[in-house]
Amino acid sequence: MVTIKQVSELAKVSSATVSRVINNADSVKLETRKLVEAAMKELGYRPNSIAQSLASNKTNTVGYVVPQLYGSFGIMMSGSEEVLRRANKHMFIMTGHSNEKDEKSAIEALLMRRCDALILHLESTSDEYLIELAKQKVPFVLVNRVIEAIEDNCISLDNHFGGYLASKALIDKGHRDIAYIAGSLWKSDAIERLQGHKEALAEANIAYDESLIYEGDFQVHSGVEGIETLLNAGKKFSAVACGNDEMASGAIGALRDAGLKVPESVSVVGFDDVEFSNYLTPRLTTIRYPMKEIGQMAARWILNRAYENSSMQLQHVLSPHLIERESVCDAGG
Amino acid sequence: MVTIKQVSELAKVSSATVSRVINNADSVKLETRKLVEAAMKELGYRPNSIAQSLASNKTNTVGYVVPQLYGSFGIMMSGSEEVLRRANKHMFIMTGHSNEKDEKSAIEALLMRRCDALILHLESTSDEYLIELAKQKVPFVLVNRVIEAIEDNCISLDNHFGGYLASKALIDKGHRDIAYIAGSLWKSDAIERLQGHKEALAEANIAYDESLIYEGDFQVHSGVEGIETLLNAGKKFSAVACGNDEMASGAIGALRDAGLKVPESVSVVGFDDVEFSNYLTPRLTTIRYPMKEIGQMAARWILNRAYENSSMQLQHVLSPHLIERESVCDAGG
DNA sequence: TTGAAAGCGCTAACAC
DNA sequence: GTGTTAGCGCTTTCAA
Repeated sequence: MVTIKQVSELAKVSSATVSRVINNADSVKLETRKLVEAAMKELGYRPNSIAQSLASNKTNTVGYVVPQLYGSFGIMMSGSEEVLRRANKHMFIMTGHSNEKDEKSAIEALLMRRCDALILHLESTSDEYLIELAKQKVPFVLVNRVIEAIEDNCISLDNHFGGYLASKALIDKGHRDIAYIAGSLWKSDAIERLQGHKEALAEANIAYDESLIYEGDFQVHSGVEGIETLLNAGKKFSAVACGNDEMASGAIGALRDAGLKVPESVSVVGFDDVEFSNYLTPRLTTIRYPMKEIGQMAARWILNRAYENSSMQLQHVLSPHLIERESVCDAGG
Repeated sequence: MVTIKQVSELAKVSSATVSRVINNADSVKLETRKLVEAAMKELGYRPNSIAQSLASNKTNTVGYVVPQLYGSFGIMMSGSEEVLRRANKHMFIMTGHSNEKDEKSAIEALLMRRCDALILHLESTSDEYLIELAKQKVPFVLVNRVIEAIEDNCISLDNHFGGYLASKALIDKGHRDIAYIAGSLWKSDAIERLQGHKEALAEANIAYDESLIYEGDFQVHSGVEGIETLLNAGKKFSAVACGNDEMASGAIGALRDAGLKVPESVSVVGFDDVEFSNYLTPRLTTIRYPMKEIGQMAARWILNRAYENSSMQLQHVLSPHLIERESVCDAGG
């Protein structure tokens, strides 16, 4: 590997000057700069960013912990990547595998690499740990989660509003007997979405009927179980709102198996708008989770806090919105 | 940030000794080690891996260029990540956005960071550039692509065999009038898959009928166009093989719109086995692209070539296999 | 506008 | 087993 020293010798200048042209310092005479650039080109010089980082004490990279490298969170990462790239920052991505040990070791590794800042998409790390982390000097933003003590570090979705929107879409079509298949109710997003549902009912003066609620676990299978349970219990409903698209997909299948047409007999709304929701039959009406926007917002936060780019407009809670497709129709067919 | 020096002072040893315990050198007396570890803990010491890399001339990280951070390639990355992580290596992921400029600048950035090796999933970079790159000292493996001149660096899928398997699955069910919706035929994988199709026909003594072939572009819409075109031309066929799942999904929709039942009237096979193929109605029978395995293999290659771990079994061309679901049935219903 | 030189935090001989 | 010391390739004062 050719070094700055070799370049400086070829160009007959000091290595400090070479460094200056590398970093586009203004104070280099055009003539000198040309000389140096020629030398760099001739030698095929490539600055060693490891050495740059060590000397300058900044890496120009932000660490990103994601639960998995596949799945819909990729969109969020790409949102971040897009805005960081525009600012000439790079992302060092590590996976947390939804378990505390890996999440912590990922954070640890990123700190060792002296990332300038972190974007954390965690699922198992405790609030305490993060509150502690916030006391250290490395800025980080928490994505998809809110911890009140460090609220400013959090970027999240308004799940309550999303739940409200989903049920309201049904109500607006005249539905009044609405079943609800919830996600795991020990998870805050599942709870909030359900509360949104209740709010929509209340607003429309529809009595809340607990027996129309089924607690699933966000997996496809619990969607089918939900429908089967409700049907076996003899419940009447013309629509079902689901805590996410996976369960909605299960619900649609179960409804079809039970001889009920979607949406003519029963309307179905999902939540998240993951890729396959557009491939279901019927194409799923759902609530769009603004993945990309959240990723972008996280990156903006970083640019703002860690790289003092104050031109960034920040927003901590993002709103979902309704995507109307084919799985909902007027009550009564 | 606390440094090795501070630790060494607290522990009353030299920084060399601290370095030895960090790196688990055997030659440290247990007693000394304890002392050092206590000091590290007390100070909350975290080794600076930037400095480690500079001094040792290795980063323990492999650069990974992926077309996008979302979509099915995530599975491939996670395959690589899994095996690298087990070897205590990290991945620095960058995106190429399927265009030459970004791909090259991603590679460049990874080289500047002195990655020990690279895994390249490229879509636009020329063979020449890569052949040139191979002459430099940084080992890299090309994923999903084969360049004869540097064949050893390539890990790819046997697309021909996949195409063969897909059509054979149809033939085995008694189909003889088989339409084919191909991907963009300037892409090698599309060509190879089509050739596999032809081979299956030949093997079964079915005359190849060019008019049963439609050239799509790997997008959903070209699947529907393919079916419409074939139907409008009055073609008869009891089955359709598609160059990928997206087109298969389009085809199924178009068939349904035309009043044809899948699979009773027309069977459909896809290719890739992407996530949504399992959510289609009917669930798609398809050829499984071994994403994860390819990613794992790439990582093994790296471990073998860049980190001299010779225990790795290498394989350059991986085989797809048939996933039987619900979109194919016997000819004649 | 440029050069000299002191680090950045660590590793790796080499010596003891 | 442990310490000394010279770098690793760059940035960044400080002078000139």
